[in-house]
Amino acid sequence: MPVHNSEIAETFEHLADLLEILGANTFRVRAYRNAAHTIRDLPRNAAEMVATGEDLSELPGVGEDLADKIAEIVETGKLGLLEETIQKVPETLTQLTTVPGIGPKRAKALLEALDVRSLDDLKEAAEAGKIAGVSGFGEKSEQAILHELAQARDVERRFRISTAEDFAEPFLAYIRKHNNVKKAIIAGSYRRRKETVGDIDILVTATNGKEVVEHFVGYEEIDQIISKGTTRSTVVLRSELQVDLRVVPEVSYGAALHYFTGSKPHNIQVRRRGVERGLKINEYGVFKGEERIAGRTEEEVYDTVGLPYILPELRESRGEIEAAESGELPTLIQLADLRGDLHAHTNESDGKSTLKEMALAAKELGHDYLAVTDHSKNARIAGGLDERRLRKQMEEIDRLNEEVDGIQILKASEVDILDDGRLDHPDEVLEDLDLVVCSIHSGFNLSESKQTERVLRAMESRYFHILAHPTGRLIGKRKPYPIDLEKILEAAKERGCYLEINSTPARLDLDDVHCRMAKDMGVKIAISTDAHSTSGLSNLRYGVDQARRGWLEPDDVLNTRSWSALSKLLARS
DNA sequence: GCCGTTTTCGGCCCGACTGTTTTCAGTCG
Repeated sequence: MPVHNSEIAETFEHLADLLEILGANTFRVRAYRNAAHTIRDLPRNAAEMVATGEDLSELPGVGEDLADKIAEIVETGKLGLLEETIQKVPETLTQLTTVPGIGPKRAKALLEALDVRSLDDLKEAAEAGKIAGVSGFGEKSEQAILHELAQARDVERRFRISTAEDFAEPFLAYIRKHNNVKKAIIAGSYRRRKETVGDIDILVTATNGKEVVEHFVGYEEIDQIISKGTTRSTVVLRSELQVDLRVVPEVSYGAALHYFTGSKPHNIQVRRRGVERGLKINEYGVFKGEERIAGRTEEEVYDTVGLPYILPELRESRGEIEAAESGELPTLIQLADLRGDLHAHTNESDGKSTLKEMALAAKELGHDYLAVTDHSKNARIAGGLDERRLRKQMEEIDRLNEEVDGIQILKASEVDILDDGRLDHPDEVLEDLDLVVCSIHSGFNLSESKQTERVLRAMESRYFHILAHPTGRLIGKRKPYPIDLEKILEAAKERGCYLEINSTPARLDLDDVHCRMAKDMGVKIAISTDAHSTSGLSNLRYGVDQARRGWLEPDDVLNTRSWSALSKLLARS
């Protein structure tokens, strides 16, 4: 059973959590977390690197010791040090640190004073009134713990970016109404356009922080006020979305925006460059001794550490600092670069809108072309089209293209990849289509090797153009099915096939890391909506966000091209 | 445990808020 990067990362994270509780050197703990971050985002399979004898200590944050530990995990499926550590501290003790207000120190204190080993133990102790007696805790702490436990709030809950937008944008508009507020912007992972966000970070510039905080906590959607000071505050909305506010003076805007946008590892890298140059960088500015030398804009902050401006989507500590230093930052794709949409449904299968409605809506968005890709017959629940109905739709598209100017409708299909890797339409139909989008809608529980083989076989068809939603995941609902994307990408490169970023906010499939992998391997990507109604066509921006996080440039994306240029690229021998 | 144009030891990003404390540790972002 091959070990995945995420498993190695989780092993290190788990060990870091336990070591932290044991009071280990914080820098040692951080080293495990840094390595976990590196491995998690690695655009290669660490297990394969071990197998081929590559030197993992070349990786950032991975030295001799951790390289050996990675090899141990890959070869044995476990880590001896983690097993030993679990002997010293209950494995479930880390559950306690998921309760807001309880960190590693207090978790350990509770273990030692009351033998609290799990969330259940914690609840019992709190209800029995034993917590308040523990040194460092008091009446308020006990009440706070009881309150948190009663909330049963899923602390790990993350919101899809589109959902977060629905709650965050009205709140931001409310904040802007206060006449003391000059600038107000949402920073954090939201600004980095991450596919999910854990909370919302709002940055405000104002002369009187206290007034702004008062206004902030007066928002009608607030369920709970966690903290409230003169420059910062944290609340939880009724939607369970946590929102942090930070108020800084105007001269600190750039430094605060940089600090508050993150990511944390990116910030640490930037600050370290500051330290190397004798500078201190915090949310108020860049300081040389007592003197503020920069901080009004983010550009200024980067400039003081010898870097050009780095776009928020790139700030994940995935090599962007090094790329910036050597002048090799990508020119990221923008929504306006896209000239059409290559995946959309009509009411002929499971869409809501008619062919003509979809065509007119795409034209309205400024598209030059729209591929109509209704399902094939295997997708019965989705009302998939058999050959006869598809032929009929193709004729309708011909008629529509005569009738409507300013948009070209492409004859296409989203063809099921059957369990054995065959495509769900005969070649005689496929050869008459402008575009063939292929995807998996059944048999999610095949083994990784079988699933991979299935797609590789499908790609042998000369009519196979684009692999849609390549991992089948639904964010927060369904994990990706096991599939070896590195092999798929190799085959795609070899055979002239392409992969999709599905822009549906619940999918965003490929994800950012695999987009980057595709780019590095020279496989171009289609950014498509998979719209099932006219309104779904405007989801393209979420796909663009994901593409930008994957470092994609206009040339890396299929549908930045005119249809005549794109059709040449699609022609296979 | 990592790392190096202040290198093989001695550093390692930085500050606000809370609660339990009498000056600060713990937590969080």
